[in-house]
Amino acid sequence: MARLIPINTFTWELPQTGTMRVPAVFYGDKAAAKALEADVIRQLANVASLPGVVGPVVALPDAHPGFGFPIGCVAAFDPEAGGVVSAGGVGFDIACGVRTLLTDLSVEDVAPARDRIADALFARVPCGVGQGGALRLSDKDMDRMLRGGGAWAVGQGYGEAADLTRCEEGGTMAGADPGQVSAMAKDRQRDELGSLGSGNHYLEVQWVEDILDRASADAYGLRPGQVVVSIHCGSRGLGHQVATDHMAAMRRAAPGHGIALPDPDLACAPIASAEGQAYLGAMRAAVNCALAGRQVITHLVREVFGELFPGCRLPLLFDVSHNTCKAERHAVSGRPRTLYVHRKGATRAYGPGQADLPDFCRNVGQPVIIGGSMGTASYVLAGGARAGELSFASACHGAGRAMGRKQAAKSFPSRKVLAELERVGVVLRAKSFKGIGEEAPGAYKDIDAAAAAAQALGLAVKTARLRPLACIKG
DNA sequence: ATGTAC
Repeated sequence: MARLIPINTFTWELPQTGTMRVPAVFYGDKAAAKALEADVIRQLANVASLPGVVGPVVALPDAHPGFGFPIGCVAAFDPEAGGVVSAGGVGFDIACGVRTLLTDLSVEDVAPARDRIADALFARVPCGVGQGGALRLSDKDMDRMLRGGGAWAVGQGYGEAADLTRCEEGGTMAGADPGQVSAMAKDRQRDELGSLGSGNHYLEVQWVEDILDRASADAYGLRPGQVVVSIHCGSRGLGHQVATDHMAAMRRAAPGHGIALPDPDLACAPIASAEGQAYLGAMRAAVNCALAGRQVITHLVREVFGELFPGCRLPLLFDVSHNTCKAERHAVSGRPRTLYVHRKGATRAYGPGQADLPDFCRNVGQPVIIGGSMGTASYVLAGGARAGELSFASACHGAGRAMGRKQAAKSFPSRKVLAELERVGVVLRAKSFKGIGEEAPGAYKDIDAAAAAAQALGLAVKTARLRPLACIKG
């Protein structure tokens, strides 16, 4: 088994050996490096062996084993060097992500009402496995939604035009091809749009416990004691089915492309190939599905807050996706190139001065939202000055699981987790009782350490630390 | 993550 070599306090290299075409790197503190699962190291070596990979393959502080690729992984491929796109490199929950809404309410106003708020949100926002969503789409509307994403949702009356400037891609991922999304994928989504889902997805009412960087906090409109609302969800059944369908197609086509897969879960296809283009068109449609879904939920949250706090406005701070593949310009050996950057459990973290950022954050870097587990802290950070050179402009996305769901359910009985949340003053409403144990804070790695490592490396600057008041889960 | 399982 290959081993990590310490480079500096927060950088660990997996040197290029065997079939690896490039080295891999892990960014994190010593405790995280020691705790890094052998499976992650094996998966990094596999990813670094794929055709057209541009080094290094990056594992972020919250990395843990995933399907083929680790979660918390960034891998870039050069289409002009035989580079590939991999469905496993994006993951099953395509464009799973987080958006944070601001309020003009303070924690003192909201804390006493948190039970009422939690009940109202739980009643209004559909969540849970297989739960129907807020609307049902015809075939025509389905294709329009898959092409238009957040912009489509705003056009349907869910949210406001200003929301779109606060989303990556302006709320619409270009290049979506609904024709590459199977009938089964569309069927699974038919009445699921605007639902939260289950697992680690949540809707959380939070407050700003601490401002850690004045410049970015001012640019983002964050202040101490302020109440915010974060929505964490993805592309539901549609994204899952897109991943399933195209993984199978890529696996079948791999031998024809002369690709020997180190692991069948790494199924991939050359970017220019029919299978590669088909997946990219379908994946982009799934990104739009996730953006539309978060936009619909945003509208529902605003309705609830408008009823409980008349006159209250909830402008969108920003929306980030954690599971994507995007064509971006990056310097390779000093030369700008277009690379297909896979981020799986990783957030884009464009730093200060990046030309394609919206006005409000161009000077300080884009908001990087790191979602915690229920009952623990979350962070807003700003894209860092060194992210471009170190991590293809990426930062970590959360705490990262420390153990699988089965082990978590065994280690943390739901009853005890509920009691502990009550003790720290967090109201929880969950569809699945069993899920509470699986999602116990103890099943996750240390989010403070992940944020600190990201800051120490210059991947991102900590803007604000958030604490939960109420959490809605599937 | 997921109509929790080819």
